[in-house]
Amino acid sequence: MSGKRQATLGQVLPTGTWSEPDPAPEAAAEPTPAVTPVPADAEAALPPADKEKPTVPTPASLFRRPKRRIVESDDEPELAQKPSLPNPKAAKASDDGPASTPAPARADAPAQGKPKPSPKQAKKKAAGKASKSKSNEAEDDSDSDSPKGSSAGPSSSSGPAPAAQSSDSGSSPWTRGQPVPYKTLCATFELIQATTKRLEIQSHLTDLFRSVIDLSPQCLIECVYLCINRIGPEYEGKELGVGESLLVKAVANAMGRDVKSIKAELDQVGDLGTVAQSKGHQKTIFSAKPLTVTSVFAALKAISNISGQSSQQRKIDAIQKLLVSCSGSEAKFLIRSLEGKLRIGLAEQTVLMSLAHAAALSDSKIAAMPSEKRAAMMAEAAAKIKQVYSAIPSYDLIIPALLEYGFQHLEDHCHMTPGIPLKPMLAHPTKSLTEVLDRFEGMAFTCEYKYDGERAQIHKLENGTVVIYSRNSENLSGKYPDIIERIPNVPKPGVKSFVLDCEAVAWDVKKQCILPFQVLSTRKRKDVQTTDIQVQVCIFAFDLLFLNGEVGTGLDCAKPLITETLKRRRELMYESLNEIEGQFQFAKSMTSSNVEEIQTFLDDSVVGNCEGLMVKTLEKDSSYEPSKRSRNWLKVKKDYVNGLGDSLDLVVIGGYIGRGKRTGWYGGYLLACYDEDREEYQTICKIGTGFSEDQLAEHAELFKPHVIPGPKPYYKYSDNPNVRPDVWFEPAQVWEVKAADLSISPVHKAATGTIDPNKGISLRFPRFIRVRDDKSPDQATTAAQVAEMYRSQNINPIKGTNMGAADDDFEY
DNA sequence: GTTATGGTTAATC
DNA sequence: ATCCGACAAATTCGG
DNA sequence: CCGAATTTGTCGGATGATTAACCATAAC
Repeated sequence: MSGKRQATLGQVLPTGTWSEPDPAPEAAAEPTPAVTPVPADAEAALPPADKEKPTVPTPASLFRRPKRRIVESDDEPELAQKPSLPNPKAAKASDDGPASTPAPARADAPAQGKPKPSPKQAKKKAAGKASKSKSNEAEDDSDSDSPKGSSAGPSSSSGPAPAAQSSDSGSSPWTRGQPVPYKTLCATFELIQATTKRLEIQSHLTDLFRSVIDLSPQCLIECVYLCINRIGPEYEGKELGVGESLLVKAVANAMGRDVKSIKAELDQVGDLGTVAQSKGHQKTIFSAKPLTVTSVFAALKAISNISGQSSQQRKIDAIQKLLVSCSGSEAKFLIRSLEGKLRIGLAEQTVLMSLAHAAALSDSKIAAMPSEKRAAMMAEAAAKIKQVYSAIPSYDLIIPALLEYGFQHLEDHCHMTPGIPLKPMLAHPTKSLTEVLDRFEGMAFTCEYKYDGERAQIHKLENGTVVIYSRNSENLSGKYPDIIERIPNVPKPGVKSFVLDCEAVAWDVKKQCILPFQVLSTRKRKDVQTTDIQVQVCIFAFDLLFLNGEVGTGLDCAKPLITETLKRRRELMYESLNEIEGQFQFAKSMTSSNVEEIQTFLDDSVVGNCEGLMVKTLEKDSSYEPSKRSRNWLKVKKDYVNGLGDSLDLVVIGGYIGRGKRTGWYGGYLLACYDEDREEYQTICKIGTGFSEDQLAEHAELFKPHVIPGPKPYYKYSDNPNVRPDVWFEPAQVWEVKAADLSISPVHKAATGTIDPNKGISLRFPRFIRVRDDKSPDQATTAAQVAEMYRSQNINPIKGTNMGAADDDFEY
């Protein structure tokens, strides 16, 4: 089956051009892989990671699944094994005909070359040809197991001269200096997708990057962005403006099918990319120029720039045009890129590491080192890249510097710069104060209120400019002009610039108190004028990441503080800035290791409308370097604590067909509470997290006999397409669910008429806890109880929550 | 043409 | 946001 | 003291409610 591999991959190609005479185009356009570092020296090659794993072919193929399951299924197609979901839509659509035809895109991709395809699947695959191509050398077959073992680093990285192979279709050779063929990238994606081992993924990506650095370094940035699925630095705020709905239309157009049939197939296959790939069968126009990383990236940017009248249609057209040029697995990944999720098991951290390793190995001296030394250099490169990235997380800046100066001197050219947002430090959820004490035992630590607002990283530059970034590095300056105006009043004399980590919280100016998150979220987001702000905000600062003109030290040069201890950073923050009541305050904090004191502090925070506490070490491991440990802080919320928090027993009345990892099961369910007076079930939320895979499977099975064709007359629900379930159930089971809060809902119906005349109540952060077999549906939490829970959480009367009364609450 | 309504998307948590 | 699962890394255990 | 067993930490990807912005289209 893999004939081709041998021929092409086995040999060392001259650096330069690889084109490959490969015929077999028609054959279902097999993607082929791609990049292989060719071991130049005798080192002979640690064979690059080949993912030869003996894994059984994954059927649904496209998604990695727990090994356990794979094993079980062994030779049964996994799909078959999953309880098939009743799917009205699908059923219906099925007559559309085409749906069935496209044999599910045989993605075989991941399928290992491994033989052992299950019966049915086997045929498809076989036919499809699985040329599994691996990225290793010829003999890969034999050596199979990965050497990757230890640290030596991902195997593949060994050989010095990287080489790349274009894959099959002679249509896309990769020539030095020319743009990287998109097919090459996709081939790497296929390899990555075939495994769950991170080191292996890393090594495949390293191979690709090495080749790119060697052959077409100008494409490195684009490759990196495509790998992490972005079209530029986050702070530039570029968005594709393309969602599933548009994509489905585009795919339908491109394939000459109707939207309904595409949707039906999507439900069945669980991945729109796969659906689109099956287009491969209709073979694309010859004239279409092969896509390159550069052209695809440019196209994505172009799509993001489309706006205005008929922009939707223009986007669809643009996407369709791209799709038509796709062959092999390109369509699959292109669609997934547009969806914003590659779902390959690859994301930022892995990309960063691969980049570092590739950079190291692209240095011929390093590549030639004995493996131990080489591994050490790779580790050093990794550490440097991480460090630099935590100070200035911008590929636009790092990659050019990396290419020009190499990783050793990267830090001299890339350093923290006010105006460029840092990745925020995150917190790890903690179940109890006891757990906190355990973790931080023997270390100095401090507690702060966890405010319920929006993360805000405030940069004040020397030139007076103030910029605010969100948790995801989006520029919030247009949303908070009021904050920007007040910031100049904050620094003490001598403080010229700084970067602060804060939480922006909705603030009741009259009552001088904090308002709930739901109020904050109603703030306008774009081009806000200070004069017509409806929701005032108070900033609660809790960390200082950069300071110029350090008070008291006379220091005059720009000073990044991220490597300082929290203790020091906080001292500097207190020394350098002034609080302004109701506008700019420091997060309330307390340092103690006494459990009772901390417990009291926690209780107070909740009473004060906060979510709980953040707990942070003051000295040891207290630097602000997300790359070191992005979740180095702990958070304690009352709803994490067992037995505390809002827990409800709700009835399952509907299910949603799962996607990706959950293909073949329900990905989520619709829950309702019981209204005793009206004798009806009122929706309160959907739920999609908290269950193990086993439970997911059990649930799918259990509800099978309870599926009903339509909602019961005594179900109160919204017909909003986001709420209406794919499948309805009769009331059969009660689940215990936990939530952080209750909110007024625009779509759910629980307790409608009690808190708000027209709106129901819903849950914030709902998650599945367990099945309540001891309760029948009519013993579920009642609407009255829901209403009571809602009332009891507003200790501090908030006006904003009730939209009806919202009018009276602005002004001051 | 302008306005109201509805659907989609991306952003926050 | 919460949560789960696969890996990798770190730590402890047993001889 | 080393290798095996166990625990802890990282990372990636499923999924939640809610809102403003934007666009398409219907209503006027």
